[in-house]
Amino acid sequence: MVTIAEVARHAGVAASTVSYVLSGKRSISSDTRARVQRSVQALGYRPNASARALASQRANVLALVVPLRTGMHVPVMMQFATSVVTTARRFDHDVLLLTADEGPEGLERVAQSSLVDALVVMDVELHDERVPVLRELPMPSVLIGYPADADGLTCIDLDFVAAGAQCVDHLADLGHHSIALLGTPSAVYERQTGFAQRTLTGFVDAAGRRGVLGVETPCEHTFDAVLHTVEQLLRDHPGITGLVVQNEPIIGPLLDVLRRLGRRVPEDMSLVAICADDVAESQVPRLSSVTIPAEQIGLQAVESLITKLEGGSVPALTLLPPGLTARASSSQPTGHIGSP
Amino acid sequence: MVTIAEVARHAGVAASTVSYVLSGKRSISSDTRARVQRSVQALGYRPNASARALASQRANVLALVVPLRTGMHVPVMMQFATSVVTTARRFDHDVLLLTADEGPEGLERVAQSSLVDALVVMDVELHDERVPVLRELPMPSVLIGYPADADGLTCIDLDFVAAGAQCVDHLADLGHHSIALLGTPSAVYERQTGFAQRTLTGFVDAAGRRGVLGVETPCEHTFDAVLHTVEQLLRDHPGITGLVVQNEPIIGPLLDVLRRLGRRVPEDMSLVAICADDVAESQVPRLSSVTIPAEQIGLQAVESLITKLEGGSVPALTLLPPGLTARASSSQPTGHIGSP
DNA sequence: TGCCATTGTCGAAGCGCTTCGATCGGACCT
DNA sequence: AGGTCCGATCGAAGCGCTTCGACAATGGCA
Repeated sequence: MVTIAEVARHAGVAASTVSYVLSGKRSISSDTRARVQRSVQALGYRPNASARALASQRANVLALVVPLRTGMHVPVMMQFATSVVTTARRFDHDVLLLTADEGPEGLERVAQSSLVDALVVMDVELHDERVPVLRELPMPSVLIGYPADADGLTCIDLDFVAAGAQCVDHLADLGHHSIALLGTPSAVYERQTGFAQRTLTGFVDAAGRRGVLGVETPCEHTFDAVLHTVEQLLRDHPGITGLVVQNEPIIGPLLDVLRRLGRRVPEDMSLVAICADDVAESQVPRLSSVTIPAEQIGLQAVESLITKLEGGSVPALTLLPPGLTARASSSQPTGHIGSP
Repeated sequence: MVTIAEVARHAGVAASTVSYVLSGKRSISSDTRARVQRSVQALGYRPNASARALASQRANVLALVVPLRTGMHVPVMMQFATSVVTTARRFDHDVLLLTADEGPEGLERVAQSSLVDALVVMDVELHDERVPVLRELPMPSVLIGYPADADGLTCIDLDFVAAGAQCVDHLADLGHHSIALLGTPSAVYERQTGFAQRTLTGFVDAAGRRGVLGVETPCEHTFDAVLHTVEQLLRDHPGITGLVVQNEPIIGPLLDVLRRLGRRVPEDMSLVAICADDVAESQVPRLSSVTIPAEQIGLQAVESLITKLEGGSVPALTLLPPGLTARASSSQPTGHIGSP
């Protein structure tokens, strides 16, 4: 491996000069600069990451903590991760991958050993045990999602309250009077994952505001659960003509179930999903949906982190506004119930 | 941050002694060892990762290169990644996440800067431009999948030839005489991804060996493509009673299409999929399938890498035997065509 | 012409750890 | 009693880089 000393010798300058050429932290005559750069090229020099980190107290590595739990939709997570890595690279950083099962102790480990110099933590729960740890850590972090007590933390998330409301508004605007929210498995609500509860809040509030009937029910991932849940729902509230779905894995089964029950989409039942665009696009019919802006969230998270690393300040909470795309699965209510 | 010097002072020993206690590389009296360990605890000492890496020439970090391309099934990839991270941690290593779009240059970057000390590369193509780079790199690597010329490399993969054959055997054993392979999108074949071609080889060979008709067709991911492909298939070969599917995203649509065409599963059409178990389990009916042992592959990959790092030798090519689980989607052929 | 800034470069001092060789007592053997 | 060996510990030398202060050399200005 080529060292900075060899480059210096090759270029006929001091090692520190090479360093300054590379970092640009002091002015260097364009003559010397060119000579050094030629030597770097010629020798194929790459600074040693550990030496650099040790001397500069900066590893140029971010930790990314991904969840590994049931009920999370994997492709969306992967989008986050990809976006984080890509953005980090734009700022000349790399990404260390941690799984949530290392727990708070894992965060302390990578932080206190200076393996990384900042953290991105995904899938934060309302009462997350990692939150107090993050607060004490001697380095910046950004949460995706947000806990009940977000004091002193930086959080970024989709505005799920607004998303829930937007779905209701969309259906209400089309003329629906009775709608239901088909939510995540009840385990997700029980462990107090913020996004599920916030969507529910937005849904309920908006239904009240618009004067429409809004009922909600959790739903597990199996086909039978979907069938049973929908049957129950339609039995209890036969007037329902609109469905909001926040539960990616059941979208396929749900369409099956509606078909099996003889409900056409959108003629007999309008559907709005909260899911990734490509999922919405690949259904038959294509689904009206509020997209999860995974890419934008990842980008935003890394940008905030870099800003904090550079001593800048960022908003404590960034809520991205939801965007609803109307596709083929929602229309005015028609048919036997309601006005033609 | 606490340094080793402070621990040494606190315990009344030399810094090198603390180091030896921590690494166990020289014998230390149990008295001294206990005293040092108490000091480590008391001060909450964590060795600085960069300093350690610089001095020992070992970062204790593995690179994981994940693909980001169309046609890859994301949840399976995530299983790989998780398994790699978990196993790496068992061996006291961390994982740096790279995306394939950094290309060969990205591998050189992390390797030559000593950011990592070994690499796991996923989704290797038959003629992968990263392969020559990996061969030259001054550190061990393991490929998941394998290229045409695997000389000097370590590769691990599911034995897709055997998997393709096993599907044919399963259906032939049940009494089917005409079967089809519904494969990946044609782009996947065209870019010479090994697993698709090998499955095809196994399928064709086994069909020949068993004396059954075996036809194959690629299939894109859209619903319309599935519909069109299946219709075409059944028009050209009306006697087909068994389907092998290697294309996770189309499994849902395929079941829809068969329903729409009035073919019951398994009564009129038997199905065997090559996919993750949870996907097979969550369909209606539950699918007979050859599982992709993602977890085992990730584990194996990391274990091989660690062995190589320690100077051991490992087999150049490890092919994991496929395992077929018969579920509700395959049965003896019945009905109008063939013998009752 | 002399003085002060400015610019460009150098040398040396670390960053926090690992590891090599050396040292110092015992214990053991003869 | 002397010699030998081994276990336990220490000190010092790096690992390859960044960064600080120092110092020529240059140019502008009085």
